[in-house]
Amino acid sequence: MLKHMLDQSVNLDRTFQALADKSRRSMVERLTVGPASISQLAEPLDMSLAAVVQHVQVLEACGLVTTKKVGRTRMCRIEPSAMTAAERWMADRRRGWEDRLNQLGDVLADVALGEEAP
Amino acid sequence: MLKHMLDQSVNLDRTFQALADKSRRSMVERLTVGPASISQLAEPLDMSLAAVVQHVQVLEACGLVTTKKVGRTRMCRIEPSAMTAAERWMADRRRGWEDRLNQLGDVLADVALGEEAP
DNA sequence: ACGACAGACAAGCAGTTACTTGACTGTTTT
DNA sequence: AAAACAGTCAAGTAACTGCTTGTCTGTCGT
Repeated sequence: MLKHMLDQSVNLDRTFQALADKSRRSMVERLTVGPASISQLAEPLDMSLAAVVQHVQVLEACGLVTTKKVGRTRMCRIEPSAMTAAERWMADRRRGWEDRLNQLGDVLADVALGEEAP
Repeated sequence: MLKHMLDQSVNLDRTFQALADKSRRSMVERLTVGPASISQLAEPLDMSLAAVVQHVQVLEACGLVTTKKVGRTRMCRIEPSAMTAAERWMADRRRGWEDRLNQLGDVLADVALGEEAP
């Protein structure tokens, strides 16, 4: 249950990292429409097939995409659930400040440190 | 309005990249409670002050954090609005498949490709 | 069976990231 | 004024990224 939190953190690392790339995001967008092969993903992307495969591997490593070989093509599809951890982390932070004493905390800190004025 | 979309993309890159690091995420979590100085951020983190400064710079570059020097200390606080772009991107993708023809699309693709069965 | 296709695998490479240390600059404290 | 404090800046480094090319393995159409 402690290990769980570490794994969780590692997975957030991987998910955010995966999404921190325009090409990878565009693949996810493409897959939102429906499953696609590696070469279909590659088509609009101006890079080698091998590069696309590597990107897909990154997306697989964080669980955002699952693949399955069918004949000589590899079909890829998104795994919606893989994004919830990242979404939740963001939502939690947002609640953390929007709800709570953030305005209050800021004001107090500003006063205490003499915000803008001598 | 075309350039806008590119900037947007670059900013998503930076935001996701910023969040793809446990130390940086923990700083954001800490700042959710309220503003903090560099050394306060550094305290639980087992790395040099200089390293923490560099992390803060990354968070500043994507707008997630703003800082202001007060005397010899630099106070940091979160900028809630900076996360909305990333949140929206995820929410949009989620809608993209959950709502729409995803189940349908998957089923059709499976049938067309002979899912699991010869 | 043959060549073309879709991808797999490995090595290599330029650029970036996440640190470090050490010397330096302002700011408080005493 | 001197010492301690909170950062700052510049190099340097080891590991990681995002590609490439070339070779090799299966699969499909003919």
